[in-house]
Amino acid sequence: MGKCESCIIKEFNALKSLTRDELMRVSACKTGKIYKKGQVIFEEGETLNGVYCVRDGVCKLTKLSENGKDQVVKLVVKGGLLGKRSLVSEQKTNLSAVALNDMEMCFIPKSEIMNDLSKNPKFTMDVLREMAHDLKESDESLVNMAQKSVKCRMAEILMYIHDNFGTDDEGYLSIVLSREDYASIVGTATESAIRILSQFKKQGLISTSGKRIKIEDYTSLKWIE
Amino acid sequence: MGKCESCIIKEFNALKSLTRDELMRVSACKTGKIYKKGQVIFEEGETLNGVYCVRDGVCKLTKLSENGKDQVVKLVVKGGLLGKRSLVSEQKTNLSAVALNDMEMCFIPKSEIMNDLSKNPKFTMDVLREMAHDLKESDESLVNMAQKSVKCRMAEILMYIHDNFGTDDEGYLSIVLSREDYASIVGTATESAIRILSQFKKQGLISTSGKRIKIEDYTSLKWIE
DNA sequence: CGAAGAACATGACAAATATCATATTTTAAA
DNA sequence: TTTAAAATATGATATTTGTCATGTTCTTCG
Repeated sequence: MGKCESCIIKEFNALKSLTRDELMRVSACKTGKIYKKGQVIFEEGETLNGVYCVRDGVCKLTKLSENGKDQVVKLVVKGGLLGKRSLVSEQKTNLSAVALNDMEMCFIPKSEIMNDLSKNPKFTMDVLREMAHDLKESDESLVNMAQKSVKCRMAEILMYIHDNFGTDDEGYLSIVLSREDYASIVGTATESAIRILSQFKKQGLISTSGKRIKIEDYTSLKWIE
Repeated sequence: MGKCESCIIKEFNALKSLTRDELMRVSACKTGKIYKKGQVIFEEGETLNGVYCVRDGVCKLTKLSENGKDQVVKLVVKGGLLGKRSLVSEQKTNLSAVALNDMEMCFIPKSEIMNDLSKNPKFTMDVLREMAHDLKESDESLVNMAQKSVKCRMAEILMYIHDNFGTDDEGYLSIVLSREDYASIVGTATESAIRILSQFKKQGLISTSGKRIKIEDYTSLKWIE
């Protein structure tokens, strides 16, 4: 396992604001973790005693609704930090994290990172900025959920994945989700999600190959309401 | 206008973590502002050059959806701080703030508060904790919006207002909202909101007097799905 | 390879919600 | 006080979305 000081991943998150000294201390106490597709990283209500830094793979953050269905709140890829909110508020985590494909992560114990949080203002401000960003995104999702149709939300998540996580060499979305996951992201029944994707396919907006989805007509997707 | 050092309001927000010295400086440069019911405090996209501390009254934070409807994201009462996110991320505000009744606020210029943010770790951590709390609430709203029926969301906002903002001496919810505001909170058409409240009234779950609403059967409200 | 289970797909119908029309009541302004 | 405008209320209807049933395709594992 590499050293944090020379790890490129940290450039994508608040850890970049740690000093070389702090990074070396973090590096010394971090542990590497591997998760297989579908594996639970942590579950809502658990006490997290540290944060996870995503080195590779994708996971979903979900929250269980009272009706028993999981709602995906956020997708996290390389560079993402899991468990920030829980760390800062010193509460149990309010979200579950599940690997969507094979993942490689580093786990940094709470004690170490809390120390940096209290002593390095630059780092604290960076965490603050990340949290502010998450809050903004969450508010935007809230408005979309409240005001837009399921069809529109589905079009948007396809574009979101395309724009933020990219495509593979054949042009398919690089994040591959089950229909159930799509349903859980846009907040609808699995059958409805399937129906909408089928409709998009018939209209030539997307094409599929197994579970993989390729956006064929981005512009038209944008105009769905 | 009073002095921040001796202001009781600050106990409800992160300002309580400022030292006496810092508070005196804040006090010296703050300005008092009065807003009438319905008045816009700031609008989505504006550059805020400070934060607002709510001394009295209630306001709603809204975001304009692409369909042209406003969505209420949060209600803020005495003790709340407006403009935190914008300040921290140094971006234009992503929300609008509108007074729901007559309000009294203090405005603290950005320069002053940013200085404290960078030099007082206790204060920074407190802001961080507040932001973490907002994020958690926003995620919860998102799940509710995605997974629960309009009727259920309406019942929940009534209970939320009851629990968090209390009732007047006659037992009516102390925050008085228009039906349109209710619609904009639960994310539905105004007519649907009106219909649901009428239904609640017929079922004896609530009673009304003008716009004022009194919860008559809290337990039954809780069981709505 | 073949069977079993999971994921995907689609039809039929039910329920929830939006929209449009039109009263009625309340509020605010002249 | 009167009157116009806004907010509330409710019916009729259309649209969206959910649910249940059933069939098909894909995957996985013995």
